Amino acid sequence: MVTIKDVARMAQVGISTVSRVFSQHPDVSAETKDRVLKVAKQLRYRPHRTARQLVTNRTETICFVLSNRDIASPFHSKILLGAEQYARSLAHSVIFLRFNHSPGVPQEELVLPPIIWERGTVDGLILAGTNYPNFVRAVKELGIPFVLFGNNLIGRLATDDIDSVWYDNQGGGRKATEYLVSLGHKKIWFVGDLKLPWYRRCYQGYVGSINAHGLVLKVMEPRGDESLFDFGSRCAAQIAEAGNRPSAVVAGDDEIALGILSGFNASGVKVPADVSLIGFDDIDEIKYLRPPLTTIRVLKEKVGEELARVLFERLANPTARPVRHVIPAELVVRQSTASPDGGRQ
Amino acid sequence: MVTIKDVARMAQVGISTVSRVFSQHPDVSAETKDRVLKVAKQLRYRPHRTARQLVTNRTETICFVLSNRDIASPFHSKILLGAEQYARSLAHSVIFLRFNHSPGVPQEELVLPPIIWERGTVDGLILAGTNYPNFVRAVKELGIPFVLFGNNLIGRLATDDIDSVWYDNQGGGRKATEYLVSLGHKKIWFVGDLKLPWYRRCYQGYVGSINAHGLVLKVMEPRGDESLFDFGSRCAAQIAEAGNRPSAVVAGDDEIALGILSGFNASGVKVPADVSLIGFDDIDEIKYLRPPLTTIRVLKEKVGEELARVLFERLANPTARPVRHVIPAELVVRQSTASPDGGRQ
DNA sequence: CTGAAAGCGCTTACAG
DNA sequence: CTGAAAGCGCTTACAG
Repeated sequence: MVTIKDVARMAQVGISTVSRVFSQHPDVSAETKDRVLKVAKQLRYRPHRTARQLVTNRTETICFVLSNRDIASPFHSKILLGAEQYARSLAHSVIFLRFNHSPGVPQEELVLPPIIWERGTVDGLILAGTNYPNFVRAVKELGIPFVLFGNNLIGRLATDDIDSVWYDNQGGGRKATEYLVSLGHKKIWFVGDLKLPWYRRCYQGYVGSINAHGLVLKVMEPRGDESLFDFGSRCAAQIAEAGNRPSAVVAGDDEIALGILSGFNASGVKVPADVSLIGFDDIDEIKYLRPPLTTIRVLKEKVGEELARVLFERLANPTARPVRHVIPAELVVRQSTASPDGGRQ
Repeated sequence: MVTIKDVARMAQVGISTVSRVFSQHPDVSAETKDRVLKVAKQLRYRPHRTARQLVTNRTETICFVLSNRDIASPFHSKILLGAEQYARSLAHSVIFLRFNHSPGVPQEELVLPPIIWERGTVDGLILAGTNYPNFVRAVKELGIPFVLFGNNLIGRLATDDIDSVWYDNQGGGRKATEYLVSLGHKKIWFVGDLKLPWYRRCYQGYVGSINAHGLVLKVMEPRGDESLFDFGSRCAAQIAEAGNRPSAVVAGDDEIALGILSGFNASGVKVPADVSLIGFDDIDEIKYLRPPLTTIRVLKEKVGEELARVLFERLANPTARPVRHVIPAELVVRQSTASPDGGRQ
């Protein structure tokens, strides 16, 4: 194992000089630098990162924490990709860590993973996935810089004294509803789980738009622990049988919309001829459907990038005021929406 | 910043003792251990990982390298999840790193990312994504333990002296074809890009099965740089117009199958009534299609788990013979396949 | 521009 | 069972 000492000896310089050469320090003569580099190459010297980290007290590594997601989530893997890309552009690495915690455990009793709890592992954290206040508070208590992906936070937690990045759930719900109204729809229902904050915010957007136009609210909620897809299918079946059927449905997310579409198909309800349908997220699955689903697009890579950007700003400026960054959600019109008279728009 | 020294002083022991307590060393009296632990807690002592790493020369971290994949790949993110899960069960962390390299760059000129090139960053590597021989050789040259995800390797490289994990492309192609034959199909075409090894292996399975049953081979290949989906659509259109239409199609992967299905829909060809269709990979998108696609399932999380397992075995036993682990691919029958007479099977 | 020396926070023989 | 000491491979004032 060749170290800085070996290079120094062979190049006939002190180890400080070798160190300066490798850390791009300007105060090294071109001549010396050349010689050191040549010797280093010849010796196949490779700097030891751990040793550097111990002195500088910087790991140049951040940790992407995915909380409480056991299954592969394409949504969150795109957030990870965005974060990794940004971190890499700043010569930082990303440790990917899954961490499950239940909301019921008191904050003091929460056993944090070593990567977070030990010092000198990472410079900061991105908290993604579904997080609960006990965990977020425990992290805050540690004093390690972090940024929270806000949308999937469940529970009561003041977020004004922490850095957070959100996509605009409420604005998305509003845009979806406004678009349906603009097509001429008067009876627009909402399908989602109001117990979960991200659906609730989307619902608030829906409510705002419905009220602004003097229309009537109607929401369908899940029962028991049915899957999102089954929830959607069941709602579709009910809607198909309903006497005063809506002409349009806003689904809380694309998975629910997938279930609704499947349920409508099974019941012979045509989308969009009989009922218009609009989803939320823009997951890849919905592009290949017939009809391709109109939805609210969340720029997932952008969310990841912003999470990383906010974290690095925090690292650069520990005393700055906490920020709350909201990324707009945009309408993507495909073919599951039409005017209520049946004419495609 | 409280260190081991502070704990030692306050607990009135030497730092060795504190170290032993935290590294679960057995030779510490229960009494001393209690006292140290109490003091540590009181002082909110958190061990410094970097310092430990410098001495032990172990980072307890592995790196998941995703080569040449710019877009979010659900396939590879599941492999990452499997690897992370296994690593975590062994108290190791996973650094996620994307690395793009072109096959044309000579091995010596390849600039490796610092995480790989520097010492003391990770104990070993998982090479996933699309890799080329120059990169794999450069990594091998470094002497860092690694395991290669074999299927997406492109180019000439002897893999018998390196650890690798594969899923059974060829067996999958064979199973798909055998199943169609068992349904009574006589005219079965293959759609895929034979320039890429993973399609080629699948094709070889197809060929084996076709030949064994004395049937006739027919393959359709992409032209130019059309996307997989467009490639599939185009082939479907051609098949729809063909005089002697096949009764079944084996697609090189699900994305191509998605295109084929879309093309058939556009041309009025019914699946499976007119033509049976079978894909490869079992990506999430195909479950919600009508008809849901019969496919060859690749257990992606399992691939990730095996990659990690093989790597950890290498770390534990550096001199063992290289292994080549192949994971079977299994048939998943859904509704895009039927007997050629049109009756669902 | 350069080098000797101190020090980062641990682990680990070694001696007791 | 316990502690003093050496050492892991670097960086960084400090002095020249």
